[in-house]
Amino acid sequence: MTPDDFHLSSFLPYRLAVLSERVSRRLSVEYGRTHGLAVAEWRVLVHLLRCGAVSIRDIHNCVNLEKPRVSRAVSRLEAEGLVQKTQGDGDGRLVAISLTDAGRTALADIIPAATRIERHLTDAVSPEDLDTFFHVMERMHAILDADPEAKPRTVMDLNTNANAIP
Amino acid sequence: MTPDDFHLSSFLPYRLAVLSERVSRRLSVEYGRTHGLAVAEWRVLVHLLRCGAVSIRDIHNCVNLEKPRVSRAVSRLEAEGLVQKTQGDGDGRLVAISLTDAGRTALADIIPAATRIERHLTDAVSPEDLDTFFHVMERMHAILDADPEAKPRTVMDLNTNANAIP
DNA sequence: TCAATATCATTTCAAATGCAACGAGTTTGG
DNA sequence: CCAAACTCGTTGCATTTGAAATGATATTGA
Repeated sequence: MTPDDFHLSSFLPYRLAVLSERVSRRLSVEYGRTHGLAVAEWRVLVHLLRCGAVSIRDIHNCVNLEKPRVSRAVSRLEAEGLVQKTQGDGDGRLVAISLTDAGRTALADIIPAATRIERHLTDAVSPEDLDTFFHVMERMHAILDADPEAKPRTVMDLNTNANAIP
Repeated sequence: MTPDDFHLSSFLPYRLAVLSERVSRRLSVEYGRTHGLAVAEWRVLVHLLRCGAVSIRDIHNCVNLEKPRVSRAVSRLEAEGLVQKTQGDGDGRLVAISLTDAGRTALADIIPAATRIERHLTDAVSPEDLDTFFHVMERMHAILDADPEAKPRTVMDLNTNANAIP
């Protein structure tokens, strides 16, 4: 109603965007410098580590990336030998994407560094506060879930490789 | 060390990115549909409301956008008549950017809607939990402030129009 | 004073992005 | 059985993007 004292710096969406971008960038410095990866490639690799041979569509559903972006990220990863595409026996449309040994090696190198960065951030906060933090995030997701104007939430990769391609 | 049980869905940077993007998109649906604005334009407008006639550089410093992006956002806003560029009396390089009446009118329309969306999200959380939430965000910023690999934090627009162009 | 350096806004250019469309393959229903 | 409808992955295309270069103006320092 009184837009005069509307502060961008205290506006929740802005604050989220600023922190998120700062954290993401700090992380991408890590895997960018060491392995030339971008955020899309990083997410694909991590997803494959947990879910084995899966389709483009499955990755798209699990890592919050548009389908063309996944497709192109996979192409780049394949060109660098971190990932391989194989034709699944069943559905001829599906492309089974899986890690190569080089991909696993890269992850074994990056994941500890990524975890270190994450812990560096979370160690500054008490466990209770961190719990509350994630609880609040979850509540906001729930609100958006009930909002028809909001984009539906991505299926998380918590459930194991249920969509693996044989 | 044991990267086998590394979950993207429980990884802080990923979770932040997913929530942030979802919230931002929900918001941009609002000002996008009603006024054809994108996030950069929205931020510029809000900054101008508080800080009067300021330079591109100042906006860049305050709203977490790269300089070329600010420059282009201002051009679009000027083309739509929401903003005006005037040559400051002093430094000939500076361009003084300020809201037009139409710009103020647009903000008077958008800000209540934006505030409503924000409140919709925060109302689902107890005030104490919300305090903790922002406290945790601030702690993480502080950690990044001390990290030479992280991008320096943007000067917030909390301090009033100290950089106004006469 | 005036050359060297710095700052400001814009522009250039190559890469990334997202939507929509496409071709290939599969499922469905009559 | 087969045509319509659907799903999969990719690609075309227009737009956006950010880093670096540019041109214009200011400041510095010898």
